[in-house]
Amino acid sequence: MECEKEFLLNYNIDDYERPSVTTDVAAFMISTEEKTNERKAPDNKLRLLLIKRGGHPFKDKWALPGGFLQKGETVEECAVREIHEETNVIPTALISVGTFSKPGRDPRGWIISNAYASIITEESVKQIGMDDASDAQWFIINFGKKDDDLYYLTLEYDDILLKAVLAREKTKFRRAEFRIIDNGDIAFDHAAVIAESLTVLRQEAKNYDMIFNFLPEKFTLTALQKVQETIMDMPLLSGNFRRMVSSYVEETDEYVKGERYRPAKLYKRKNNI
Amino acid sequence: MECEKEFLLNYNIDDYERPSVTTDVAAFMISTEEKTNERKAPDNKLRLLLIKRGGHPFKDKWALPGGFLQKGETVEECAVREIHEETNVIPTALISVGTFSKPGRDPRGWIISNAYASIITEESVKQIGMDDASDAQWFIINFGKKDDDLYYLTLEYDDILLKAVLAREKTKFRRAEFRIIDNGDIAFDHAAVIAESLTVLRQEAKNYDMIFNFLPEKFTLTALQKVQETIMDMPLLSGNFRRMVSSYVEETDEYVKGERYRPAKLYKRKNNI
DNA sequence: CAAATAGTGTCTCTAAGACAATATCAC
DNA sequence: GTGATATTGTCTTAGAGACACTATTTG
Repeated sequence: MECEKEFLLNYNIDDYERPSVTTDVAAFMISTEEKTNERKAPDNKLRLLLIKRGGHPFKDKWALPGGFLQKGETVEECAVREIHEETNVIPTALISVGTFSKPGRDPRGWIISNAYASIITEESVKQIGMDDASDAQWFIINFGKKDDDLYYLTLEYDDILLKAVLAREKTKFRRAEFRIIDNGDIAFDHAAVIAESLTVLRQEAKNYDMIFNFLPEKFTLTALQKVQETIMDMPLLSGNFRRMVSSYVEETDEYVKGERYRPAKLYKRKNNI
Repeated sequence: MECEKEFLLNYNIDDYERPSVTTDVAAFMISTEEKTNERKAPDNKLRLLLIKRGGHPFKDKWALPGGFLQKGETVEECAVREIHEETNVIPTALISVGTFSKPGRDPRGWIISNAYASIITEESVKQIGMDDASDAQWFIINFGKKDDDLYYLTLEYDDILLKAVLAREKTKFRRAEFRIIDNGDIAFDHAAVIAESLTVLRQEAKNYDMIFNFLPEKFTLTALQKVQETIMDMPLLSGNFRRMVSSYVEETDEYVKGERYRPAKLYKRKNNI
């Protein structure tokens, strides 16, 4: 009987209705903010790229960049292509987040999405330049669990403030997933996709292997530590952080000069690990 | 321009060619083998469910169970449905492995697959009963890296022996993926899907959270340890293993009687963790 | 000098690996 | 008793967190 089923599937493949397949990409960047105090080092912010939708559904709402899978490309290639189309930049990292396929998640019809988190360096974004009037903007992202066990996601750019509320629930098979309580005017189910993406990003950051993608080839250990602190949203002790990443980096003989304080040595990522 | 693009996509969605979407499921089970020595405890084997294909392509080759996503279900539900159709059993765990979308991976056309690893208890398989003549069989799986840095996958059932060879390669974005060198007569790209699934399974097993799914509600710590050892393909020291899992389990007041040696206490999984 | 960041060393505690020792059954 | 598994305890070591201390710059 299984043979029959397979046989039929093989030869009547075009008779079956097929879903549209998209990728949604949470592109993260860490920005260096303006100094508030001339003597202090600048602050860092984790930022997420959102696109203002030009058409229905969710017209004028903000959404993750993404688009339909094209024939001849992998879903990873599709994700990179979408980010490149929006930003003119190739991301330095691409991390699989998961498949979103719940019926009804997209009012346009049967559409399943492969979600990815990606990383873009501040350096490359600055080279392109940010247009304040563009429909693509880098929102400051804040995300975490509060005392009420709910997760609060805020995305901030200029005077735009999006605030979503989510619950983390155990589904079948003891897997946890985010359920949107308030989408905070974020399009589709993207509040959940963003929450899941940042959760994956934070999980990966624990291995230190991925944080280098936020920085240029040469960097100071303090800058690297700030990346880690900004992603994880927690302070770290510099002595411990340096010990932890020591096996991942190698020294260069260059220094960052011109600051008010002791020059910092520049490091490179070690490849053979 | 982006607005226009989105707009067009919204309203001409049916004009775009869409891929077929399938799930492939690597269903794992741990079997208790016949005692070779009357005084020794029985051996355990990790087994994987394969289906002999009844039609082209890959007719008469062995493949992972799987099938096309149907409207109104999630990809997870599709995976569970496919396993249930093949085995008449609902798995106790379902773990996402990734999306396989490389063009040409399926000779039938543009087909992308969501791969899952799933776990089925030996108990439930025995209740259904295994038919030796069926086109669905549980193969003993062996997988690991040899000295030549290549990965060897062998699947064994009765006098059927499938031997695949794979390389683990860094792709773009520093991700590692398996490349099939010799598919060993396994259908499609399933040798790579199986390798990736077992890699994910072993990674997950390190957290102890998932290994309970191989056993019934009540189990001995020795049985649990054997599950871990069988998945990871390495011996463990019982004292250390017991310490490690102690926070995940709680005692019952029942014992396993009737063996030749000291009765073992039965444990239950602790839920509130 | 002060004030900031850059970088090093050390103490402690815990978790994990190795392994010894004891307990309890059937025969 | 023997021979197997079941269970507990202890020694050691590696790694991570906390924190003190030194170094180097500009003004």
